[in-house]
Amino acid sequence: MEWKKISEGIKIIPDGAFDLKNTFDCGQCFRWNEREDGSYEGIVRGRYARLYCERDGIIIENCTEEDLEMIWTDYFDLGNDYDSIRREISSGCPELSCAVDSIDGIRILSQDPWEALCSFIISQNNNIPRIKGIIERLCDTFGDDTEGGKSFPGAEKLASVGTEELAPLRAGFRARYITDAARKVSDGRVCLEKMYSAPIDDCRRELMTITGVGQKVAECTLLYGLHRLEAFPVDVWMKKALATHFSGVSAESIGRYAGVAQQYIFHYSRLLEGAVPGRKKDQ
DNA sequence: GCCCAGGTATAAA
DNA sequence: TTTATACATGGG
Repeated sequence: MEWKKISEGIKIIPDGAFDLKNTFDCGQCFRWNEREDGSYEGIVRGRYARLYCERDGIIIENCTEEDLEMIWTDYFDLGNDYDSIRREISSGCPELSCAVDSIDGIRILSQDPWEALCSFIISQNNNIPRIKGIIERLCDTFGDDTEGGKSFPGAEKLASVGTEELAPLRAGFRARYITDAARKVSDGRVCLEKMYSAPIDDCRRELMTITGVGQKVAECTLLYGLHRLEAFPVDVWMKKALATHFSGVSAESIGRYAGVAQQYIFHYSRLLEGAVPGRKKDQ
């Protein structure tokens, strides 16, 4: 990965494609918003950020060399070459080539574990626009003020608030799940920090002790919040319709990048359903 | 109005 | 053990 300091901030030129829109709008995160000028704004680690695309790279505004090292290298997984990961998935599992080729420049973000857990609890039986709305109200109501908006409220904060007080979020039946997660994470019954490296099956079990966290939310937390790219075994992300479409896909064939493969499948299925703009596959 | 959404808890078979 | 249903809410 190359980068250079410019007057606006820092310009990064990653190894392999990096498309901001595809990365932020593929359903892995809920707090990045596109502005009219095509730039994206969001809040990461309690700090406002704005970025935009240029021909050969991506500009991170007001970014210092230290920010790049301490935040963005991890957050955007800049040490990984996602073109190479794509090739590995496609060659290990040719059945997935159509899905892998259906979108370009997605990177798996390394989000805050608690934010990912909480966000994907909210995501269950819900649609993306409404998920974003609930999360926005959650931050507006309980987050701390930052320069460009509100931070994502910590588990401690939400544990100290009752389920009753979550009513303004209009999260429905998920409100008590948020409370249970907040309590277990803040008092240590669930330790997210150790899940960066603990055996992944132990992590799964521990996450699923939270009410409202099943297989799917656990895998999403591990993939997006703890950057466990090997998360998401096939049987979790394959819906019935997809299972017939990708009948040749097995857990072994996608191996250590199952989570990344899943992201391509998710996009591909939305493409077939017309939920995202793009070329629809010919019959 | 109707269907459904990046699921899960709970009850019933 | 597997299968059915309720769940809160609102986007399309």
